[in-house]
Amino acid sequence: MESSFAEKVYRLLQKVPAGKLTTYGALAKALGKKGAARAVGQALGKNPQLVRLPCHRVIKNDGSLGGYAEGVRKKMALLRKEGVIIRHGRVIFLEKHLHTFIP
DNA sequence: AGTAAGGCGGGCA
DNA sequence: GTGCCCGCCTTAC
Repeated sequence: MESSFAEKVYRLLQKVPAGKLTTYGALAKALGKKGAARAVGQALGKNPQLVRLPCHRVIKNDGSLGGYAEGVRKKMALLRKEGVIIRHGRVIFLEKHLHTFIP
């Protein structure tokens, strides 16, 4: 496939339903690049189609929200609306919300 | 072709 | 629990 790394990231991201979450590292790992977490963030940072890509469902591996093109504040609000519990800027029960990618 | 920057991750003080 | 450093990957100029 001539699809770039970013392209794959977008596809996986589209596969993540509302209420579910994933981490930069998890996405990278799902693509076969274990330590490409940063590359994933870079891809999402481009944010080609904010509406099509639920980038707000991607957070850090430690539970912090990470970043968001429209502002971390907005990101937190969206996640809360989807049923995600956030305390003090960190997502709790992250494992419960983590989405499993099944090829 | 080389360099720089970026929505991380993990380990250690 | 917080802060700092180093390491890894990709994209753009």
